[in-house]
Amino acid sequence: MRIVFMGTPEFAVPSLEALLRSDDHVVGVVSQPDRPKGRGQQLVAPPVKLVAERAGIPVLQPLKIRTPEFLQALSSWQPDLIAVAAYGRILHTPILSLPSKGCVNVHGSLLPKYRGAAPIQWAVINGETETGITTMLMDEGMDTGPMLLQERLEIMPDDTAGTLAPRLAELGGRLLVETIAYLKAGTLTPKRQDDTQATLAPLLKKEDGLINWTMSAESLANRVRGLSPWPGAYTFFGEERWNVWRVVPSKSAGTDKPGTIVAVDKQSILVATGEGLLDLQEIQTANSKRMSVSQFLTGHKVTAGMRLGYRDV
RNA sequence: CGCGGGGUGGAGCAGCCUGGUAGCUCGUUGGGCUCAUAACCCAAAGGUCAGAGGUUCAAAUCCUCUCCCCGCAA
Repeated sequence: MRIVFMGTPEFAVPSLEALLRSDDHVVGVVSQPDRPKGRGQQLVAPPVKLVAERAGIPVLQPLKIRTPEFLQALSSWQPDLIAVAAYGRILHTPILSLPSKGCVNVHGSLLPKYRGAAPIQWAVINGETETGITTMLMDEGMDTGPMLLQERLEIMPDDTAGTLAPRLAELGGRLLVETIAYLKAGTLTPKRQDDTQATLAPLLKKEDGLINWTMSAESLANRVRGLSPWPGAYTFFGEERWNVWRVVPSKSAGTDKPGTIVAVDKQSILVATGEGLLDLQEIQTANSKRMSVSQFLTGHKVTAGMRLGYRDV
């Protein structure tokens, strides 16, 4: 079968690689354009593009996909099926209807839960203990199409979005190949999503990382995990910004105002939240690397009573 | 040339503006105290101040260039 693969970030790479190992023929890859990234604002190619080029597969990186030119290019590859994993754009009908076997999407959640751009992060943020991969036939909605295969994956207590994503990505690759095999065999019955059970996992923004200390310690801990490594949870210590990478919630009740540092010892900084205390374990200040709080404290003065979360203390 | 910060014994930092004896909190090692200790007390080791060039009687400190790291922004 002739397959066109559409995907962009690291998450999509195992899917493409799984297809490359399969019996089917990946005839072309579509990825987002190279974007300026990093400090020097250098153009950086998306991971999927790099893998495709190494495999000697033609790559398209259209700025806009709703153009006759792109549709023309796509149809010239004569795909029987388009496989999509975290491409980053919504596909419209002219594309969706192009391949005879349709467009199959690999989504990082147990649909209909967590439809949208950041399913992995939101599952962790909400403290889920399991998530998974769903393959589906795409329609014009945001992850609303009929489901094909689904497999569950446990979220470990110390998982972050960053540690969970590679496992899901691998599972996604495996499930994609299985899905295509079943589709070819014609033994798969697409299953409608129960829209009443649907939840959304919208794209995260940098501002979503700002810690709201009035939340419970438990919720904040999940948030820190879900936002790691991007966009990262952060707060303010006076004018100084702290990225917060690892925390441990404790149930101890406190009467201090949320954001107040209630205790500092050699290895930890205990902060009052809306409910319970949060023990900061790994932080990062501007200009320096992540470090354990014990390391941080050897060179910085932090004492109980100081406040976090406000620029003007 | 997107903006900005940084590189100082093993770790984290101060000192730099206003050149002139290498400092702080830890760690390490040895000793002491203690029923005991990750606690406390005493002592010691450990640094060509990222690298190169320049200014100067004198450079961690001022100037130029190079390398590496980080935050913002994307």
